[in-house]
Amino acid sequence: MRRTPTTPTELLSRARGLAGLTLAELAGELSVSVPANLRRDKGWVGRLLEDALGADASTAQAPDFAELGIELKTLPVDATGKPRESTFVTCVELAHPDEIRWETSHVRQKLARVLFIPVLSETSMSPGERLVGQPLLWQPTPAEEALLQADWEGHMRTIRQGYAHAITARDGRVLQIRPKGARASSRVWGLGPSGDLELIQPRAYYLRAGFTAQIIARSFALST
DNA sequence: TCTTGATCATTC
DNA sequence: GAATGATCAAGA
Repeated sequence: MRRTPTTPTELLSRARGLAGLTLAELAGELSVSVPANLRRDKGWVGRLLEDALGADASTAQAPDFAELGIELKTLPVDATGKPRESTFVTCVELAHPDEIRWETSHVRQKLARVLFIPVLSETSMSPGERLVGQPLLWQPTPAEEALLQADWEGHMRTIRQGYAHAITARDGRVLQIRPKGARASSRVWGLGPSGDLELIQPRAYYLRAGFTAQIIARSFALST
């Protein structure tokens, strides 16, 4: 673990210094072994970059860089720079939806400031061959936040009515909700239609790949 | 080909 | 069990 950056500028500067490295090179510097594939190490890339940048020890309900209020997200992209996957945001709080407002929601907090690090990750590339890209320190524009809030409010409306189990990944223009658990049979307490708590499948918020693609594209437009 | 729903490892 | 980090893999 490297020393934690004390300013956003230092963090960004350090992240820029990693651009162009292969993950194998980065892992070598950190004395971390490289898995042959990510099937059993799905969080390996994210943890590697956290380690390289000196993210705080994983503490619940706090950004990766707690003092800076910055969340770190790696973003697998193809050769054209488009995200290959959606981006995990946070778990959905299903039990007491009436007590949650957008202004203080976990989603808004998590996405307040995000350091996106694209990683060139064609499926044909082994984990070690993948390349760290130029980082992007993002804060939602008013328009982006409006999109996020609108989706979030829609999801919350459904959840408050006790129909969280009926939400599918097709709901939400930029912010979707998908199952998230150890297995499909995982269950957590959530509000049911009767107003009582019942056991339902745990879920999480994800940013659609199209949304993160726009974020990347906008930063590219600004930097050229 | 793209997305959705499912799954994996680790920590506390 | 819940939250962290995500990608896999089957079906549309």
